[in-house]
Amino acid sequence: MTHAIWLLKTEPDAFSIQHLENAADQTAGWDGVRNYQARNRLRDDIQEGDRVLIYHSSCATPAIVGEALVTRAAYPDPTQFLPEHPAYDARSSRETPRWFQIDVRFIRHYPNPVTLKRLKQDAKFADMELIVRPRLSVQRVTDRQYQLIQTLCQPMDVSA
DNA sequence: GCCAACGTTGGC
DNA sequence: GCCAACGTTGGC
Repeated sequence: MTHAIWLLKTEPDAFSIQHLENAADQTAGWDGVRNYQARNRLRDDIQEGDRVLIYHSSCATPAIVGEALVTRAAYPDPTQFLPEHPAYDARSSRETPRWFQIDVRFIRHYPNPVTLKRLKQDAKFADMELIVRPRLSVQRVTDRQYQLIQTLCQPMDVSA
C-alpha cells in the first residue's frame, strides 16, 4: 500500500518551509491546528510515512513551496495546555486532549513554487480541495494532482 | 437543535 | 485594509 499525500497550509510569517528546513533534524511539530475537521484528519487519517505538500498562505504569492514527510503520527498538541500560549485552550485537559499534532521533516523546496494563481488557471485542478474548500488547513491531495504538481514545480515550466 | 451574532481565514 | 466565505458560540 502506498502512502497518502496531504497539503498543509501555513502562514510563512509564522512558520515557513524555511523554518522547517532550519529546524533541528529539519523536523518540527505541526501544532496550533484549532479546527475540528483539520484536527480529525491529523488525528485519524495521517500516518507516519505520508507525504506532505507545504502551502504558504496569507502572503504575497500563495503557493505550494515544497514537500515534507510525516515522521510521527498524531499525538496531543502540547500548546493547548500552556496558558501563556496563543493556541491555549482552557476546555482541554491532559486526560482528554482536544487538539493533536503530527511531526514532519523537510524533504525539499520546489525550484518553481506552484502558485495558487497557476492552479486556478488549470481546469485539471478545479476539483482540488485547495480550490473547492480553500479554508480547510489539512487537505487531501490525489495521486493525479500530485503528479501534475511534480511537472509544474520544475525549474523550466514547459507545460504551460 | 436552530440560527443569529460573532470571529477567523485568506485572497485580492 | 476590505470583504466574502465559512466556522464557532451561545441564547432560546
